[in-house]
Amino acid sequence: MTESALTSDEQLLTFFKALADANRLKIVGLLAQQPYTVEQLAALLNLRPPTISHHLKLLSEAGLVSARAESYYNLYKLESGMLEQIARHLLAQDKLPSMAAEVDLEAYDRMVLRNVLLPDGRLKVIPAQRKKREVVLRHILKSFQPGRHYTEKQVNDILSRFHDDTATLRREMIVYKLMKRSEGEYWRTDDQDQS
Amino acid sequence: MTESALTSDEQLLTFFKALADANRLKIVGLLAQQPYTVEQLAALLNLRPPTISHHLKLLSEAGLVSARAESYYNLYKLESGMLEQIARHLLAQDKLPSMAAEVDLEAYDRMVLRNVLLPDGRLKVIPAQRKKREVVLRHILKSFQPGRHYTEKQVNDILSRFHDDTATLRREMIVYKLMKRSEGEYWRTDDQDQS
DNA sequence: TAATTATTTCGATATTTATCTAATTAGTTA
DNA sequence: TAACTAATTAGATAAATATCGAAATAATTA
Repeated sequence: MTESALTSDEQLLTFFKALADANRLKIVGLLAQQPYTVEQLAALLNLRPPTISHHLKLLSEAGLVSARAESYYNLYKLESGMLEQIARHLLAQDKLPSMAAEVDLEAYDRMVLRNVLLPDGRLKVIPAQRKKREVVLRHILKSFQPGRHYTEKQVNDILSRFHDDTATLRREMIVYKLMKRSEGEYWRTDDQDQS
Repeated sequence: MTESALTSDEQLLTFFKALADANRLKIVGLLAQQPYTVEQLAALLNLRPPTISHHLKLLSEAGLVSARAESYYNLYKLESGMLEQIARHLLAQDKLPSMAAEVDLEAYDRMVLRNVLLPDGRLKVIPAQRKKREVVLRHILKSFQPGRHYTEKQVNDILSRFHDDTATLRREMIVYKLMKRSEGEYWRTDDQDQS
């Protein structure tokens, strides 16, 4: 099992929520010095014991504190191991993208295409905005086979299935570096790995 | 200026609050891969642009993201330096206690004494609970001079100003290791540095 | 066993905040 | 300059949550 599996996304959220409160930060600061009972923490922070219990429950669920019974009392102490684990996780930059693991990265492209494509697959317009024009061009690019070379006439035939202004589409394919041209022939810049 | 001054308590709270939300964690995960515009993030997370603006504002105030204008767009990117700084701060265990810097550490003792002392300074009772008994004993201890040796009679005289059961108080001073006894003489365990 | 005590749970309340729509602002294109 | 577009701000609402007092629980002492 890898270390990244030790720190799941929910765990990370629980951790940050646990520390996203001024009084809970103070509790952590106090427990970093010595263990305390609920009653002591209540007196130190000027809060009622039930409120402290509530805070300690959240910190405990995040794995940040633990309690042991001592005569009358529940003595809480800091679990600095969890703090360390999370801190190291944040320092490992390659672990950050996983926080967006469940995000559908193509939702934006789909939204753009939904807005600009007619039911028959032709373009209502060629979007003026850079980001959206790029999405449309990448969509059209899929109609060209990777590796294969096309004549300008063949290119125009394919582009005309999307919009009458084939000159603009053809030129923009070059500008956006999606296709290359040499000696009157066109081909995709990427030889494979297109989605 | 020390490093701890770079990361104040309010900054820490702002940081944790900024990350204490599932969608904001996803935004950080996405921006860790590449910059995005508000509109793109809105499409990817299935939220409206004003909501994304709101989240980015909090992240920005925490120093976690920054924006640069690019033609039509505001392109946001991750400021991984801040993430690193905070993570290192959390790893430096000696920096944790400062989160409780503004807490009055003697509030608990005062509460105990307020509950157990009569107006004339005598004890209503000798508390049975360990934590409270200790507070009372440390309070009484202040009536003895550090370094000086006392006969049992002198000890009793001082203790009797607090409670008639001088035998219990005298014994507990030893049990709690606040005083030592040898050859019929008593003295404070700590030679100085008592509060 | 009865009384006492620290802690937790329950239920209620007030504050905070995530989200949306509508309106405004800032900046770009034609 | 006029029209358009992305982003932000303003205002409203619903959900989350910090806090408290009262009641219940668990554990200790007398």
